[in-house]
Amino acid sequence: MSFRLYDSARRAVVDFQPLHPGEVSIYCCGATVQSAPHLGHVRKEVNFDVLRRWLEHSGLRVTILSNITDIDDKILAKSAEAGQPWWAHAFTYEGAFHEAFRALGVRRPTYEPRATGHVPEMIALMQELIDRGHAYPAADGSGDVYFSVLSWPAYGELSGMKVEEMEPAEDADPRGKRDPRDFALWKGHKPGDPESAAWDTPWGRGRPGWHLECSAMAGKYLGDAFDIHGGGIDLRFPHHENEVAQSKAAGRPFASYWMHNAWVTLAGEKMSKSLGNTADVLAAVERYGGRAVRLYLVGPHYRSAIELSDAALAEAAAQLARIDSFLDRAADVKAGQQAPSPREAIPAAFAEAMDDDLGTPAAMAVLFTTVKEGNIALDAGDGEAAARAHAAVRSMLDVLGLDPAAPEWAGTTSASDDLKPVVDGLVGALLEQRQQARARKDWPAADAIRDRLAELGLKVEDTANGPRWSIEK
RNA sequence: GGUGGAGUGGCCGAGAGGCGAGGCAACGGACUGCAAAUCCGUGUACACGGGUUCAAAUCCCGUCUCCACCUCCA
Repeated sequence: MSFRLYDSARRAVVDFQPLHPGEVSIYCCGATVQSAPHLGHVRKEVNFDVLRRWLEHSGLRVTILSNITDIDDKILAKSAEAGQPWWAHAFTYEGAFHEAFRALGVRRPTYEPRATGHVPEMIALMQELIDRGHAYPAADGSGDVYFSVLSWPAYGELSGMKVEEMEPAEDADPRGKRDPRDFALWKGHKPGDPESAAWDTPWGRGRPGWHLECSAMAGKYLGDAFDIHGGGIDLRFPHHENEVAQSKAAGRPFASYWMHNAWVTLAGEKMSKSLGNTADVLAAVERYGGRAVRLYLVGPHYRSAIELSDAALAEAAAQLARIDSFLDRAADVKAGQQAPSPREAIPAAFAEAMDDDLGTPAAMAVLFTTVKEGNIALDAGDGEAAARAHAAVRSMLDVLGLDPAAPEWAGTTSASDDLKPVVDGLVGALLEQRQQARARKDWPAADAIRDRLAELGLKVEDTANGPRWSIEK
């Protein structure tokens, strides 16, 4: 195993050593399904999808969990506003997240546990924490259960925050907390809350707190100790800090490595629901194509903030067009050529880059270099070299989740399969006329046909093997 | 106030002491009837001021600017 990754807890790139040889377990904080996903959410999903693909490519069996927080304050508030049951509201947006992920070629995780399905596990964890003196039911009888931050000296180990330096939360309503820095494990049912949003516990009725659910679900499916815990960098504190505290205070070793991706910015500011500067995923996909949007997200390093703009998406689309153009050109010659298997087709430099904390920028550089080499081989009529480059490019694209022939992109890359032969026949007839015009050097007639097709969004190119057409994005 | 990150050529975006990652755009050339695609070529980049070094975008000191987290947030 030569994979290295930046561990947010140790703040350094370290060698990755799985707990069980040949296997990797990953827990990745997923969506709170309160409203439509934006490009920032999707960046996280794409990043961990690439991690998963690379580890699998490296021969490891990957178990990756992405949870769904289907109950929390905002879901209750927004569903009430919309006059809809909270569970219907959550389910609607869960679907929207899935749709966005699918549009970007994200493979489904091994499992997506929902918070509401794991109340017994949460109760057990709270009991454990109470027994050990790290948690307590609120003194005001509200049904809240809090984690006692001061009872856990290691608190702050993940984020580097010092408890004594932390600004005391200006909690207008400290309720039953012993210390303002204590955080809620469980939220007691309040008058006005939907009856369906309450579960019985030994300490009263209520609902899961955000932090507790992740610890409980990670423990249930991945065990007390697992390999990688991921999420967006903004979750490092307090969410992940709290998860560590809860889990370790209950005697569970928890995650070996912490991996956080940076955000997508708009006009220099972090995209977030609270700022209201979000970018719709499906709109971007509609305009530039899912693969182009994915390329935009995958090209820069996952720990760098990326600025979103039309120019950036358009550039990604141009990069993709360059890659696809080579793939199209090479498709003709690769038939009959001996191609290496996908694994051995990966250039060593690409693998080194990916092994180094998912160095996608350097990996992309290898990809583009291979495209250029392939083009040179095609120009030189070297079919064997072209086929090798073709296989290499396909393999690298596959690791990045961008291989146009992968099932994730079925139906998104060209005209629908049913219509394709029809269109091909019609365009072919026109191109034949154009060839005849060209043969008699009737350039105006030939160009008129090409212009006409261009108006319809079809690009015509004359190649050594005759004219070929494609649909312009 | 505490903690962390960033400032690179027209643009995006890597790198982290020693021949200018890669891409997009632009300009010239080859190819083409013309294009397109492709290939070849073209850039005195590293916020600012000092310092260390044979050598600094990369290390040290100082300054400025921006962003994030400390409250729900991928």
